[in-house]
Amino acid sequence: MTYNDIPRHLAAVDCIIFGYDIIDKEIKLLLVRRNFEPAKGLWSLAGGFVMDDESLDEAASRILFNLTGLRNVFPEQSYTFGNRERDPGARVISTSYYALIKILDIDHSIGGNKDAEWFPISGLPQLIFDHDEMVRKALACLRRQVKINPVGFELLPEKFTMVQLQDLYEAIYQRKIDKRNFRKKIVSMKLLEKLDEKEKLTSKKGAFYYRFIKEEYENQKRNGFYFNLDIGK
Amino acid sequence: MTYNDIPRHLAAVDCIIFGYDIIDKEIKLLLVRRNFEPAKGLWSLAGGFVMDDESLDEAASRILFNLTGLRNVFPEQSYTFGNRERDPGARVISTSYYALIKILDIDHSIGGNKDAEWFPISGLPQLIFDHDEMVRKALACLRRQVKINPVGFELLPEKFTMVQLQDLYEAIYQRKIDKRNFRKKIVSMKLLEKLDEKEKLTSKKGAFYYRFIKEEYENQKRNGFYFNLDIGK
DNA sequence: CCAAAAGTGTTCGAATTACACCCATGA
DNA sequence: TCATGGGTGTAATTCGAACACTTTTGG
Repeated sequence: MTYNDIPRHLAAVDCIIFGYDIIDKEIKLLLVRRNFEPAKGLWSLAGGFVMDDESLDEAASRILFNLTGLRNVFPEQSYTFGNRERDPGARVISTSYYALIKILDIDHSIGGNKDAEWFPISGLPQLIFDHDEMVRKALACLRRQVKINPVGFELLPEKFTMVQLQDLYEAIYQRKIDKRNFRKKIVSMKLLEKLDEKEKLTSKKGAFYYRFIKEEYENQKRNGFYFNLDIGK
Repeated sequence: MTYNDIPRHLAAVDCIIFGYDIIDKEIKLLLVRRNFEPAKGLWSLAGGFVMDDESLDEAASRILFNLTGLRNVFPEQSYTFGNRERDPGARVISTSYYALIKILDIDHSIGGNKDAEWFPISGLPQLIFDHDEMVRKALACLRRQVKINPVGFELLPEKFTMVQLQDLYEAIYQRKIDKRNFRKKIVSMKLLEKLDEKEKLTSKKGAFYYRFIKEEYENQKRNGFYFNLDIGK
């Protein structure tokens, strides 16, 4: 047996790019209009093929960077889709990655780009191939992750209010959460620093800003404390 | 842009085959001795390349069947490994799958096979390439799954005792569990049927056999009850 | 002064944990 | 009869869930 007789396949990476719209209080996906056949003109995830000189992870980072200009976001692998007929143009084995980004970090850079657009997950357009299943699986990953890792903060600005944080979790879980219980739990983690500054756009009283203390999280992790934000019903 | 200029890659599947040794009370892996270069002669996961006429899932099932003769076990995808240099022989993108099987279902068929052998996860031989990382990731998947799905029963014979079930969970979690609390929780799920028969090999008194009632599990799932066997410390 | 959003504690029930002795039987 | 492993219940605690009013301030 040698490696020569073995069939080779196109390997692709598709990125589910999650953002959180702090105004609409909705999780959104950054989609692109596909500019080549098959399915040209339809909306799709940001994707591309894996080249010879890059790993899967590197391909995912490249695709993310090309669309968003962000370099310090590291996509997480979700699942690999390998049905024979999933892409009618050719057999393509595609690995999906998801990334969490702050919408404000990039909305200027894609502002003029008519081929990229944010869509709320509850109102996605029709997607090509099996991209809708990729989205479903990535959402499941996100919901699982968000319970055991402080990834929610990657979707929010540096400074955020408790109300915004809770709105985010409600958007992810698709469920109303009790305000007092939520704040109690968050505060008990001691991972947030309350700033002196207030956000005063959405109320007259104003809401204090908080900041996620990443160093404290790393510290707790080293000491064997695990993040847990399971808001079970 | 056309699909013609794009580099194509070898796509492989590697299977982490979990078994549970009811005597040693250990989770084991079925490994094979690799019979081609590179790394010929070393132990490795059961693997193979993805052919043109099969999906990734089908490739995993085929590889599992070729080694074990089992048809009604469906491997679950774990993770895809795509570093450029992971296989020194050629660039191979490999998706790992894990499967849970009953050791007794197959130990006769691999009994004479000197190129396949069960190893306890705590005493694995050196594995080729990044197969040790595949094992780590699959174990993490298994530990996560076992909390929310009744997959443990796939590792046990049809009839098993409470002690055996508890030993299994202790082997998976690598932690001692309180006997009374464990049984209380198991019984409260109402997913087990107590049989009249006793296992009398390991004690004079004998231990009652139980059977997992799959239909009842399906029934509960339909009614919105979720399996949960989280033995948090 | 009032509308609108932020912020704050307590109580109750359920679930989890810790813990120690009796039972059945083959050798 | 005794050594061995199987089987059982209760009390203490913790954790999650439910729930309503006060505060601030810009208009």
